[in-house]
Amino acid sequence: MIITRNRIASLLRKRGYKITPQRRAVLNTIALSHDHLTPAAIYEKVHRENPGVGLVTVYRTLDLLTELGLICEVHAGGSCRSYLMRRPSEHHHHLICSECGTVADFAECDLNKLEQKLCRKTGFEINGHLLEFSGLCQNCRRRKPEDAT
Amino acid sequence: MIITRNRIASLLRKRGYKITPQRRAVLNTIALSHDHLTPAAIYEKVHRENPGVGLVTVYRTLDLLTELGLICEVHAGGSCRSYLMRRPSEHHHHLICSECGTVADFAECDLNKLEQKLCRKTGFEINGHLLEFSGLCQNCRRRKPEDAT
DNA sequence: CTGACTGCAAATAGTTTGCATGACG
DNA sequence: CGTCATGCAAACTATTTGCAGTCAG
Repeated sequence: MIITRNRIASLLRKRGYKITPQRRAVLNTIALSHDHLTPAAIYEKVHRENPGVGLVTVYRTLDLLTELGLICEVHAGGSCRSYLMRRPSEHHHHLICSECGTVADFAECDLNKLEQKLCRKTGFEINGHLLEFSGLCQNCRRRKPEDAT
Repeated sequence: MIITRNRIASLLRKRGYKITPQRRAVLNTIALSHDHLTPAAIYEKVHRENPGVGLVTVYRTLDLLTELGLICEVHAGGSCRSYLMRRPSEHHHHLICSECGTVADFAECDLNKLEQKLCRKTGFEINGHLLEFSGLCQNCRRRKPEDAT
């Protein structure tokens, strides 16, 4: 866990939010997973260990954590709204098979120059980006060998 | 309209799909808009001119057209599932303000090299990508002048 | 203590499915 | 004509909201 608990705790406190076991649990679950998790998946994991946590709380906590910038929303393939710990050191992106949903990760992305250019051009302050490739994975390519046009 | 109707018609026919006024209408609407449209927006537009078209048909047609590769799904900001005519010549991406939702477009994206590299590495056949930056637009920057950390 | 947080249940929004009718080819 | 497509209504799923009780600070 790269972002320390103390840091998180003080961030919450600073904004007037309380630190509750539920919030800890949600954050912990996301932090321990190196993958995206949908709200439902997070709920399931959290709930398994802390049966007292409801789905609603998961949603609310996700909103909160997103607002604080601790986690970020990811649009993985068909299912929108997955969440991921914000962990710049492990920045990565996805390649998603549109046929079977397989996801491959990759880390390379060289968008800084573009980012800077856009900042200058548009006046936006850019905090993040979402980059996703979609296509067919090896298996599905074989199975679906290019329609003749 | 860059992709000709005839081409589309023959594509549909080739796959055994019928060409119905509803499908024409949906496709037309998307083709004429240079922006993303949510299913609801498409329905609204289509329905205004062709009151005989139901929302369900819009959904079904969107699935069909996506499958045929004529349109593509876009994940714009919070609202998932917007659709866009597939028009490589007008390829563009978005910069979305996380505060107010303002969207700025940009066309620059130099992902071909990365794309090729990933193809080689992963064996995927890449058909498209999604690139989105998020941040604060000028107005919101002014209004929310950087929290002290 | 007090206000913020939680869980439940109900409300809402978005999307899909079943089925009888209608239209393309 | 047969088959696929449509429209309606109902079913589902995902998410949000209202409210009374609970808990962190």
